[in-house]
Amino acid sequence: MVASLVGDPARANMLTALMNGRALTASELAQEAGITPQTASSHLSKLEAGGLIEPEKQGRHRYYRLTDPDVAGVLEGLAGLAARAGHMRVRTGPKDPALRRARICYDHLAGDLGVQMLDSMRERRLVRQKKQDIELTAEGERFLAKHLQISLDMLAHPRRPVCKACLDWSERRHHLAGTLGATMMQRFTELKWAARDVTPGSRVVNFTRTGEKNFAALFGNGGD
Amino acid sequence: MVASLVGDPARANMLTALMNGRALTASELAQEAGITPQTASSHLSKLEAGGLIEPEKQGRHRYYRLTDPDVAGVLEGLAGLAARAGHMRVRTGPKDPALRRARICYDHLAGDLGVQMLDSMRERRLVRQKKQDIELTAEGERFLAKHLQISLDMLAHPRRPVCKACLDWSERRHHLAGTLGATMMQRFTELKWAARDVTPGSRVVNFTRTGEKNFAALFGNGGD
DNA sequence: ACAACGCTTCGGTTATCATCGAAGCATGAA
DNA sequence: TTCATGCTTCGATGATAACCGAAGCGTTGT
Repeated sequence: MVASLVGDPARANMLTALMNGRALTASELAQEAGITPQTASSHLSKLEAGGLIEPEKQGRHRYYRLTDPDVAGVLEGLAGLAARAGHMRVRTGPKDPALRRARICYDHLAGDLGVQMLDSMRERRLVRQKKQDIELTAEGERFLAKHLQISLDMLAHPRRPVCKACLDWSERRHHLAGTLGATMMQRFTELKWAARDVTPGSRVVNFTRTGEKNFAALFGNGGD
Repeated sequence: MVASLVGDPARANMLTALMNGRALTASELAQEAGITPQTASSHLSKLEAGGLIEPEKQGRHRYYRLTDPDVAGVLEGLAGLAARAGHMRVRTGPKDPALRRARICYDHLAGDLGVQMLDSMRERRLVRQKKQDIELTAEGERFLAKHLQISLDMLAHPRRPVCKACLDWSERRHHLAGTLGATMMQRFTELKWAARDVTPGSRVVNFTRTGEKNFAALFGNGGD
């Protein structure tokens, strides 16, 4: 039964930690639940077998996310029922201050805006994503040429995929990496839409006023 | 946590047995779950404390129902999640053949049509129901006078409430009892809309063709 | 009044499962 | 290669809770 999976306190803590749609590593989920990694591993495999979460291997880490918005919906309903008969549990917000919004991940855009950009591109069918692999559609090709003056031959590069999904530590959701991700970030800089922070070593990306506006026009979110 | 309540197999069986909106006695729920009454009692008090079910005392029985359509919704969602990862449990339909539809409960109408009638009256604000108590509204008074030629003075009767909710064993939902319930049933008989079955001892109520049509016109269901 | 019935409460037994220590396997870095 | 890290598997321990028998309580019917 799937309800018994959610019933366990440790597993419930893990699931609520995943409720915001981000992915977390097994260790982090263990810490969220206040249990050791061994115990967490057992719980995670059960949750995966129950179809509530999906794993994604990245390096030697193992990220987990909720398989589906439906799962989040049921969990939310469950929390709603719990709310009116007793006390509900509250989730503390994240702790990072500024660079959640936009930063450099190697050479491409990460953070809130990076995730938002890929979300928007996926929703508009500019790209098609299957797990880790992202491919550019015909519409996407036209979009890039028209709005950002990026052509396909600019993207040709040996030994590096054009598109790639990258999972980063702040949003824990995918953003666009690969040659395309790097090229788009470079274009943003050239257009003076954004610039890396001046302080050495900082990975923060500052968007200009017009840059923010133009970015929103292209990849504006419909609420997230 | 509310999920742990649903997590237990015995309790899950009880809840799914209640999913159709009908109320069941503690003993029947015990049999549904395949446990003894003692164990069932423990489970039921926990479910009640969790706000998932509501009790209703009737004689020496104790009927339980889901507190809310929301509860049923969450349960349904839970079952949906379980359906795609594993096998879901199916619920066998009821076993009664004919008199589920309409029968005499003491002196008033019970069964499917009885429940449907009260539902319709409640929905049209002809009556207002608070738990067990039902009171006739002004619209209800006009409705009875116009369509069934029933006036309030016909209902006056010492030591018997005008309206009362009665829970019967086939539909396990409320139907209308009290003086009004009896008077309406009597009126149906006078109008040749319905008649008690001829076989002695039978409680079946047979509706005539025109009776069925007129009844549907007054209390037609909008899907239940 | 007494008996039958439905349900609850009280103890004690049993089983399931969460939990952690230690060892085993991967992947990435030096 | 060798080491470190992240995660999993194995085995044993422990606590939570489901379960039932027996007794108690309230209601209904005779």
